[in-house]
Amino acid sequence: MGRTSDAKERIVRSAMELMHAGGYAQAGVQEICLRAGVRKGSFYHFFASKSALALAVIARFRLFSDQFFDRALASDLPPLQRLERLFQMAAALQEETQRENGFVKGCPFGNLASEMSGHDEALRLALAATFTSLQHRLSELLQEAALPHAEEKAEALVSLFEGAILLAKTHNDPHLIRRMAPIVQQWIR
Amino acid sequence: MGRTSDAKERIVRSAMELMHAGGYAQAGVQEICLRAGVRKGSFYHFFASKSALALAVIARFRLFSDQFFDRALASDLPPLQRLERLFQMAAALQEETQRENGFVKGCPFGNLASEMSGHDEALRLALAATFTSLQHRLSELLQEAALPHAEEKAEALVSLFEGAILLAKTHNDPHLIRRMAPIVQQWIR
DNA sequence: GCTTATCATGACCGGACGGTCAACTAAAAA
DNA sequence: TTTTTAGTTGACCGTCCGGTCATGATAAGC
Repeated sequence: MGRTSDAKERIVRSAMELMHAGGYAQAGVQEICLRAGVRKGSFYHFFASKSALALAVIARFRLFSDQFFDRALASDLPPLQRLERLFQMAAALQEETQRENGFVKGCPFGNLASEMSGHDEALRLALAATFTSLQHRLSELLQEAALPHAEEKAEALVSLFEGAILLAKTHNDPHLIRRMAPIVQQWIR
Repeated sequence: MGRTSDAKERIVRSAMELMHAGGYAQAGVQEICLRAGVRKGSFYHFFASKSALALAVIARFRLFSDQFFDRALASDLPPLQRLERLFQMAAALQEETQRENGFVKGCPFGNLASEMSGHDEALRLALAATFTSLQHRLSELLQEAALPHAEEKAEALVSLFEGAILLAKTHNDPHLIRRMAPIVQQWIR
C-alpha cells in the first residue's frame, strides 16, 4: 500500500560517498539530501537519526567489501598468492579513488572506526564485526596453508592491512599498500 | 612588554585531551576554552583558527611521542627486544586510557590522520611527517639488527603498529596490541 | 609612574547543524 | 472507485558552530 520510492536507496548511496570521502561529521544531513535529490523531511521518514543512517551505510559497505574479499581471496590461487592479491587489489582501489578525488579516501570502516567508535557504541560494534569477519576469512586462509597460530596471525594481518591503508591515506600515496605485498609473503611463511 | 599568561598552554593541553578523546570535529572551540578556563575571545588572540590549534596540538603530541619512542627503543636491550617493548608499552598506554575513560582512545596521530588528512593539507603533512619519523627510527633499529630491506620493513612495522592501535580502539580491547609483540618477533627475523 | 604592548572579556555575527511537523500527493490494495 | 498508507514537501525549531571585535584590565620595560 502507498506509493513506492527509491529515495532511501539514493540517500544511502549519497551518504556512502560523502561519509567515505569526508567522514561522519563532515557529511551533513542537508548535503546528503541535496546530492540524493531528496528533501530533508523525507530523510527522517526513512531514518530515525543520522547515526541510524550511518549504520545502514556500514551495512551497505559490507556488501561491497564482502564481494571484494570474495574476489581477492578466491580459491583459484594458492593461499599465499591470494593474500598478495588482497593487497594488490586494495592498492588498485585506493589508486582509483586518488585519481578520481585527488586524495586517497582510505578504508570506509577504518575511517569511521577511528572517528566514531569512541562515542557511538552501535557503530563501534558494527565496525568491530566487520574487522572480525575479515580476520576469520584470513584465519581460514592461513589454516589452508597449514600455518600454525592462524588466528593470531590473521589478527596481525588485519592490523597490517588497515594500518597500511591509513598510512597510504596520510601520505596520499596508495602505492604504499602495494609495497606491503612482498613483505607479507616473506613474513607469513 | 605587556602582561604574561599561561592561557595558550592551558588551551593546548585542553585541546590535546579533547581532540584525542573525541577527534577534531567533536572538540568544539567553546568546549576547549571552557576546560581551559579561558574565554573564547582569548582563544583567537593566540590561534588564528581551530586548525591552527590542531597543528599546535600535533606538535605537542610529538614531544610526548618522541619521548615515548626514546624510552621504548632505548639501547639497553638488543634491537628485537626493543621492538617488542614498543608494542608492550603502547599496549600499556592504551590499557591506561581505557581504565580512565572507559574506552580505548587510540593513536592521536592515527585518529587525526583518518579524520583530517582528506581536507586539511597542513595537518596531513604534519601527520605524515610523524609517521615518517617513526619509520626512520624503526629502520635504523632493523639495520642495527643487520636485517635486509630495513626501510620497507620499517614501513610495514609502522602500518602494523597503527593498525593494531586502530583495531584495539574498535574492539575496545587494548590487549590486542600486546598480541602483536610475539608475532613481530617471529615475522621480523 | 607612565607608557606600551599583551592579554582578557563578553557581546555579537551569520550560518550550519540535526531534527520536527502538519499538510499534501500519489500509488497500491480493497 | 474509494480507501488506505507510504512518500513528499517546505517551513520551522532551538542550538551550537567557528569566528570577530571594541573595550577594558594588567603587567613588563622605560
